[in-house]
Amino acid sequence: MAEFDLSEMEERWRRFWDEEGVYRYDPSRGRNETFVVDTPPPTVSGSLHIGHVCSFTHTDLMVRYRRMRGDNIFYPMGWDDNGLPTERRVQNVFNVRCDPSLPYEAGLEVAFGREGEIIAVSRRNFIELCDQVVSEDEKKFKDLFRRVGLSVDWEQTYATIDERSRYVSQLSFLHLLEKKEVELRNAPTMWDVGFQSAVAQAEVEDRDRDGLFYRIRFGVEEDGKDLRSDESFVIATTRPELLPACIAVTAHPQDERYRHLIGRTACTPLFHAPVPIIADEGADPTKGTGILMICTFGDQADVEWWRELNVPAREVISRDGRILPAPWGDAQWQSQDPEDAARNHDEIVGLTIAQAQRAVVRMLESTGDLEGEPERVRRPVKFFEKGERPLEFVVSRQWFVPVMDKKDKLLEQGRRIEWHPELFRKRYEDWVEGLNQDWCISRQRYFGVPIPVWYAIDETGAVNYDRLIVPEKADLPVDPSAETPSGYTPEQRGRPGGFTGDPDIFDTWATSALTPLIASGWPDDLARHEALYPNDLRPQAHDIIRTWAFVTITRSFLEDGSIPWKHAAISGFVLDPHRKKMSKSKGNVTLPTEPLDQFGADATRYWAASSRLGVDTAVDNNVFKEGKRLVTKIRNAARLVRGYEGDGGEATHPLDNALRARLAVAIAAADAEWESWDHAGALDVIETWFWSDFCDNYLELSKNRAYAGDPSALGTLRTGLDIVLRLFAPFLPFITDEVWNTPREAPSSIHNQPWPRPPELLGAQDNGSFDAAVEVLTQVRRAKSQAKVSIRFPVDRLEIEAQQETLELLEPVMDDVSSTLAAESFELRATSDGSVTTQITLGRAPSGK
RNA sequence: GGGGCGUUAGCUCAGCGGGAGAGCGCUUGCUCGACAAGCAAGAGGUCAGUGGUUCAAUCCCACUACGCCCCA
Repeated sequence: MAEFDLSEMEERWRRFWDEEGVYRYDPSRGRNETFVVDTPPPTVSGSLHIGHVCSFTHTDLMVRYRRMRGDNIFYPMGWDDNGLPTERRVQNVFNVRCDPSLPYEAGLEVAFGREGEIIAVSRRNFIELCDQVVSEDEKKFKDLFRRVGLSVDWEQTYATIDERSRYVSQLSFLHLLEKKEVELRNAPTMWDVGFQSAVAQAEVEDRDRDGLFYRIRFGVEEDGKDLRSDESFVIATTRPELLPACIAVTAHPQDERYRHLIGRTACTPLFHAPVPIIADEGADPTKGTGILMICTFGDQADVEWWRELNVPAREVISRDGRILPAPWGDAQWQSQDPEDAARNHDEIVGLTIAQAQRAVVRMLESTGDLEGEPERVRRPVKFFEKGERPLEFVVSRQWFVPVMDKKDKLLEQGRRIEWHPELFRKRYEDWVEGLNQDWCISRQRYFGVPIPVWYAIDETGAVNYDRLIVPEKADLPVDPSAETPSGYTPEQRGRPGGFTGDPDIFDTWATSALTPLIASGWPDDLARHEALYPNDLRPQAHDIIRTWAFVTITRSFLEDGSIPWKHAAISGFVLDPHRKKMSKSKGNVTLPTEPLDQFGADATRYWAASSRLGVDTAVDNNVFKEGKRLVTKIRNAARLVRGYEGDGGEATHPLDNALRARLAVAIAAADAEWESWDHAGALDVIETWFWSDFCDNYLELSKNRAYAGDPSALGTLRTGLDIVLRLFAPFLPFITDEVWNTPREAPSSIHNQPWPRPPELLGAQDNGSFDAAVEVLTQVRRAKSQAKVSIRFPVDRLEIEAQQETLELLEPVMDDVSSTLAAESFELRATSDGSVTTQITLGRAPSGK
């Protein structure tokens, strides 16, 4: 037959669905009949990959099933345009950098793909460029999702940078502020020296790096004498450049080697700083020499020791990752030889961390304080996930949401949610239990939701961070760097007695955490909010359990103690055909358009539907092909069924009843799979019934009667087709709507039809005749195949031996059986043997053969 | 180092206490009044290994090996 134009058909249905509002949310229906999805807003400044297609399809499958079950569907789409990925993309495509000190230039035009020198633009210009890029990306994303056939209500869209998201994000922050669930702290924070921004624990990853373990000799102070005594010990460290920031030395209290030192004072080499020697169980006796230096700050453990010691931090690393000067000899920088300390410190000021490390090592070598050759070690180093240089801990003023004191509550919230599959609850719990710092939500970036506070400037011109100026809720969203708080004039910005705006923005996750509230109309449209919240379903991939799932659960809990959704459905990753991770550098990426172009949307969805929740899936052309094959099969089967003429009627024939009964069983089995969130299982059940029972056997057995216009056969064929189309509709929305509407003058989408229920097949009984008939079919087909003749080759005589009960089932259906097998005559013989055996006498080949 | 998941036909995967399965690939045959993107038939597996529980184990338990993921 002629090649069917899939893309024409797909586009025709997409338009129809849009025009008819097939997927529109109905706000007049109540919460308990509404199924609400908290759609993952994809990061628009990347590209959608095949994994998105897979995971979004998983969501759409469940949505379409629930819609046909009668639920009012709320399926919005969000775009995550906020944040660093967009900034980076804008920098690259326009070749610009943001310089917040520059004034806004109205009407500035920068060409897309501009080359040449980098130009600096104001923050407002930069944000305009971000908006430009984002709107183009959103269009591309929407086109792709529509191609895949997602049944999103496109009137329910939001972007994490749009006005409503900024409003919700800022309002929620003010709520947290009122409840004291968010705090401004001037404290050591994980800091990316490349991006020069704070980062949160969720954005950090360990990367193995080679390093050197240096052994450095420390002196021990004796009787308050200034000079180093003969007594000494050796610490081991991978970060000798932090030596000037050393504030203490610690060993395990049970470690006999150092017990005699505890409580005394050590003296650092090069800087001659007296530091306490303390006992702490956190010191690992098996690591290095068992005694180590505590610096401000090498890692999180240092931060905690520093807090316990309650001494000022010695800050030696700047925000751009260079060594800061230090006033050796001052109160916080005590030294037994301030001049030598200052001299040594001068050697490293302004150097990068790596340069400073080499310089300190050289100096230690020359003073003889370095013991032996450094040991090579490979150890995990913390990086910002998007960063290229190791993280530092830098003291800065940041906004934190305290979570360390709420672990138990957050675990409890996780237990109130149903996770699919269940094992991902454990992932969430592991993350919560492993939290080691509060959630830092402020970022030193440009494109994002501004933190909605100003600070008063006192009469001396210093910013008073204790005097917050908070906007009126009615004024939200605000940009404190451009707008003036009430009670002040714009001229007072930055002046003594005036104000200054918080220059920072929220972490993207701080806004993404609110997607259920952004979509629900909270808190102004309470009727809508109550009809939509808590949501039913949060679909997402497992990689963002520690980020998106965690922050959403946290924010909902902090807002009103609620859980954001009842179910979390977690998709696996999509791997290349060899089960390797896809990456641009490996060149093994499958673009979503490849299967869509080659096999069509339904086939692409078939592939996605074949993978279960939580299970990683390989891209497999065979599965796309299988999907396309199924699409074709459905069209062909429908053509046969629709081609029969005559009126359908009640099922009176045993085979028709049996077929209907078997369909009822398949529906029940598919429902059971759906209810256990196994779309792949449901697809398998439906496909098997369709291909095997319906096509291979029933369509053949019923042909004789159907061509003769038997109402029982015609009714069953049409009911069977209509039902199986509905069963397939969530998986294959295009072809099923096409076939569903083929004979109809006024199209009406299958996707608004009710899900088939067994009552449609009420009274149908499978008395076993179908299985008996198929057994005969199979045996005769085998015999013909072995005789190497056509399946329609005439049979003169068909002899069947079986138990009397089986013969009684067969007899009433033998007209269908023998016509299917082209048997001229048949004979049934009773045996006591339980098995069925058949024998055929082949006739003559039809004329012309 | 801690935690989780997996190992079933050449490939991709179902099954999870009594019968070893699907699709693709392969072999053979078949243009039969929907479909050759099809139909029919067939070959192909000590269900990773070793112990244990059980009348019975691919399935439950323990250990081992290999692979993957999360966290440190």
